[in-house]
Amino acid sequence: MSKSKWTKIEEILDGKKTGKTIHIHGWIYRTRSSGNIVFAVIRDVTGILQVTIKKGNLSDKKFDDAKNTLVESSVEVVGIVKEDKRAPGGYELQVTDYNAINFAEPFPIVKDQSPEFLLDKRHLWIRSQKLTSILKIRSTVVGAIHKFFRTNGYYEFDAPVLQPNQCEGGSTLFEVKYYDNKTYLSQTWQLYAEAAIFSLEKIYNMGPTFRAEKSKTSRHLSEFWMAEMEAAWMDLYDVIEVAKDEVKYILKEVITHNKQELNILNKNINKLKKILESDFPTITYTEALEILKEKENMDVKWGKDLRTIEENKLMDHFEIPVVVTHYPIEIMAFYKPRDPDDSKTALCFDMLAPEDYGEIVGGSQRSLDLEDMKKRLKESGENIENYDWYFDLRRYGSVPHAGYGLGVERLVAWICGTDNIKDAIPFPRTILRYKP
RNA sequence: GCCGUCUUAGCUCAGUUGGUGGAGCACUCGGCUGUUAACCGAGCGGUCACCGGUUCGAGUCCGGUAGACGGCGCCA
Repeated sequence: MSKSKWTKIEEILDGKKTGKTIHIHGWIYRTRSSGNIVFAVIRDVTGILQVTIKKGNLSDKKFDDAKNTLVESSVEVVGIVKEDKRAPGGYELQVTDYNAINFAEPFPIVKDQSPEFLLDKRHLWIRSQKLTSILKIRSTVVGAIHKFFRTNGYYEFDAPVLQPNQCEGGSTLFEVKYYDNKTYLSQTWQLYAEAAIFSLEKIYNMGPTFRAEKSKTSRHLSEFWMAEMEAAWMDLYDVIEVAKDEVKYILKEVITHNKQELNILNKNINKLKKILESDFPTITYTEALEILKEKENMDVKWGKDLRTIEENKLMDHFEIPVVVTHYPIEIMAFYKPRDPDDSKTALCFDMLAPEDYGEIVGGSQRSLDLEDMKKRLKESGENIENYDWYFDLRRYGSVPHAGYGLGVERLVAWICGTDNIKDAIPFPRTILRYKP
């Protein structure tokens, strides 16, 4: 690596550069001026640092430049590092040379901000400390997912994003013109994954997923990232353990690499560590209904899916993620098999996050019963001819297998404690917003 | 799709009983050699979302349209 003359701000804040003359470059975060002295706070990717520009220490023209560089101007600065209690962070740069690279126009985002305005100015708002911190954590999460699966013997396997099937209910698919035909943006990788396990056995993937739902909540996106796995020779209970291990692995990576970001977001690191050391409970749907009945006096009829309010009330009793298994077979997709010991329920699971962040993982064992799948597809009004290729997978060397999908933004939102899932992705796409 | 709240300066918001549209922030100018999203003084800044109605007179009252936000429903 070539030696750069540029110092990163974190090295200064670590006290490694005190007394030395150094070069930094970055963007103006705040400025204050007082007659013949200008205080500018400069940010780079590693942190923020106060620089002090005094008249007489550099040319009058450059002093005026320092006065005239508005917030978000880009600058190169030379100076001597001093330890000073009056400076935020305890260190400051006493400037001897100041070069404005770009004099920014008045920055539209100031002290008071509405969510709508921040979404309109998203391309500028992603520079904020808050979003920068979340994006760094998101990067750790995505990297951890790849690391987790690769170190555990999984192959990365890519499925098409343009898919012909109108599976899982056509109303929530985005239609795409495909020459003279129609295709749909992927809602799941799963059916293709089930084809690939016959050679690769253990596979994973992470990529964008599209759902044209009309949801207007703080937990839904029209385009979101899902991390999925599928494995031959595994059953429901095997993949539940994989999911728990994966979430803990991700948490551990974030705690290790993102202490500064978690602090900026006011997240309690000790609380996250406690979650890491806990065993995530596994309960059945039926047991979840019993908890709701006993502790919340909520009567949910057996067979109804848990709604948001019920998931949240259930999770009020837990500070760690909880796995809920054995949902009623009627409300589950065709590929989720009946439990042979209780035919009213399916061999499936959801992992619910605490603090109202909802379902972060959903998965199941996969049905091997061709006739049952056909029957259930017909009942839900699907054209079973579309699935003929998928049924082949049960005809040629079928094996027990299972898999799940993890919602990357839901997990990032929970770890970061954001009040809206939109802040867990750089440029959110929802039913009402597709720009910038 | 349903219910509720909202739309006034670049941003965040006040605006009383219907009677000449305001503040803070941002920006510009002036002052200040240690500020912490500084302070003091001045200035710049308006199709009151849009269309129509009532009225001598509408930001304000009535009807409609559009958009935003929140909740419900939906949610492989």
